[in-house]
Amino acid sequence: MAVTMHDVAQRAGVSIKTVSNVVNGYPYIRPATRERVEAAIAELGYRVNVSARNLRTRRTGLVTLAVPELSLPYFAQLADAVMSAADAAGWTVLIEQTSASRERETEVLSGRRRHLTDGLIFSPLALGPDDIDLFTVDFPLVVLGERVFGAPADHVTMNNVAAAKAATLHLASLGRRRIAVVGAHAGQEVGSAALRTEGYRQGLAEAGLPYDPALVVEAGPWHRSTGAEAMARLLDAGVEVDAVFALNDALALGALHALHAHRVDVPGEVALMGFDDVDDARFAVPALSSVDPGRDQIAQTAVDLVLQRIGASGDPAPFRRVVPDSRIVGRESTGEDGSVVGVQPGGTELVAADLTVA
Amino acid sequence: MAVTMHDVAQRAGVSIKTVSNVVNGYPYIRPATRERVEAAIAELGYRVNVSARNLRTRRTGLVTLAVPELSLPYFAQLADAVMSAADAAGWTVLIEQTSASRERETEVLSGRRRHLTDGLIFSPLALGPDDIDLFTVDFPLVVLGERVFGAPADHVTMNNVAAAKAATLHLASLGRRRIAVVGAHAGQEVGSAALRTEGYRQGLAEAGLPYDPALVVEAGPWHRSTGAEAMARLLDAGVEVDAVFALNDALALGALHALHAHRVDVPGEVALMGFDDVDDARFAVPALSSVDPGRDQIAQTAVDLVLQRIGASGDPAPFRRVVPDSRIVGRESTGEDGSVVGVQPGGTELVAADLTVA
DNA sequence: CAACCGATTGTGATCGCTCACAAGCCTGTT
DNA sequence: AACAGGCTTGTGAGCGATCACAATCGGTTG
Repeated sequence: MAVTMHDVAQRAGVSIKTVSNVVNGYPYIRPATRERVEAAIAELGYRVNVSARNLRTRRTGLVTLAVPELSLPYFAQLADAVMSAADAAGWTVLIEQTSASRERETEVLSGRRRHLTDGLIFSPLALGPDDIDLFTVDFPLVVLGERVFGAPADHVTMNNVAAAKAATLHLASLGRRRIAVVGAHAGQEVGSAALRTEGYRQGLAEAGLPYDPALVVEAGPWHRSTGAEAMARLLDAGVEVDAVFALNDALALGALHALHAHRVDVPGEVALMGFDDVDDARFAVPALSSVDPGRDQIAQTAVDLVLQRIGASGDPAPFRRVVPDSRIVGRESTGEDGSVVGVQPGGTELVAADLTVA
Repeated sequence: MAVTMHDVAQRAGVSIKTVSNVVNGYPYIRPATRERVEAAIAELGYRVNVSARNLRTRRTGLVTLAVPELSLPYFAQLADAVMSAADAAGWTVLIEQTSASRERETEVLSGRRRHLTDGLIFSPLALGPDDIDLFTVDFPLVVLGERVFGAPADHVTMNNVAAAKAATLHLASLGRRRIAVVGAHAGQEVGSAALRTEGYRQGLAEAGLPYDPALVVEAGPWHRSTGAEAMARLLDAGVEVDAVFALNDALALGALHALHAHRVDVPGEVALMGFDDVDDARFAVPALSSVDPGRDQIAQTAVDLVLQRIGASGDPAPFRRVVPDSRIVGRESTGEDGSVVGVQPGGTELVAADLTVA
């Protein structure tokens, strides 16, 4: 049987409560007593029983991070950043993969594992605005991404439109005139695809370039394979192109693959820009220019927000919507040297909390 | 206050124990009773309190997976595979990142989070054979990788020597005569680097090629950046080379970057082969040939082993050492088309369990 | 016909910890 | 000298579930 507080207390000649006080860093303990208890703990190799503590305190010390897939570099890196931020605050992260399926995403909000943790940082990909009712929950929730706006929860999102616009303008400023976009989702009005495509249109407009539907290429799921296919389609169609804005880096890397297969020189013939600035971008061949959406800041903010909610009592604080700064990083694929060539500022806004009232 | 079993019992007009029986699938319950209880559960929205159950049963239903970094694609994909396997068995995975630091890796074996879960699947990168005492633990442990052999624990490892030898022979079979290896760790006798380098030497020998130290390039941590640097060093030194065997895919992708920067054609002038077969390999430019070490099988086996240990009682079972089959996948970077060009069989062996006796 | 057996349900203790509360102790103040 | 008030430690009651054990209910069995 494992060592308990009772054993430690006995050995140190104090009450169980004093051991608890020592373990939990209660300040009013005579130094001599504390030392005696600590010695007993060390001698017996005592470790607090987390289950018992959780039962009593109604806290688990865990926060769930739900993402589509860890094998997508963006989410792997986001998970890394979230874990680091939580760690620094003494919390532990439980990662859930949803495979971007409606069923799994719904389960994350109400399934059997929901009660394993004290809060949820959730990046939905399958659920959308029609499912907003599912987001009315009675636990601390922070929503990430651009699928669901207006949910009664804190929300950390990207500067999508402004960043995409800036990226497009940047390509134009390099003298490109036929700028294609890869990864559009026709007919959709929400989500990253819609927002970034909108930014692209705004960018074209501001640069005084015409909007040509032939330059807008669909790509359903944003994977390398779909990026490669989309790019190949564009090239095979014989459309004139001198730049490509891929709506994320996976698409961009796939597109790069297809450009290479078609013997198209990057950036000589076609300049290429991605979005997300995953680590891979820096080491692609050629190194990929991209939009850094402020991933670390997103992670840190999400952790801060969820921990604040968990720690909060009394009146519900207003829901916050936070947008980190984003940056454009120009690398070889646009004929640049890896420096930041533009910053789009983010910001924070508050939304009344009483949306939660049923 | 949350709904408890007591509330459900009252509502259904049964004892608390009967509710427990229903929740846990105990078979001897009259169907009518079961229905009444289930109805009460549904009406009240009851959910079992995991903390209370954990306290009583001394089980958490969680297993830790400790890896160096999720942002390394190999480990992200391993984590994905482990979570899927655990999920299928009704278990939940808690991921820990060690950053490959000795301190964090030691913590994984004995730190504050150890007691959060029922078992550990651990892929050490900083700890080595000298630390084997740390692996004598009193909880279910499965070791992954090639840093620590002979620990009193189950062990899933790769077919390193055989696979590296086969990869080298494969390059030779394509007519390459000056095969460099990137990622060696001089002086080390354990770990992936040593084993794969040994396989490389065996491959050279069997192909009848001379071993030339000038073709063995060091690269400390196996990242893209170090791979790129190592490759650049080799090229700048003017050593004659017509093939490169990078000891993992990250190194290979970095090397590819450097080859591109030096305007060396792949596979025309230099053929390139990696190790790990991460998703990135397939979409690199050109697509990267690699050794698939059987990642999914590793994950599934690790989960099976740790769950067996957790479920086991009584006599300790002998420790098992499992090696999945590995495969060589030839893609563009060796002038091939993406098919499997070789299989190296693995196997299982048993080690007496009484090594644990103190 | 009484003992007996398996199916079904209930009882009471307990897992290890923290919480609210209380009590003792010491200091300085009036 | 009495007392307020802050430090320091202890007491007893649960948190919500499961476990070992026991009790009940029918129907069998010898």
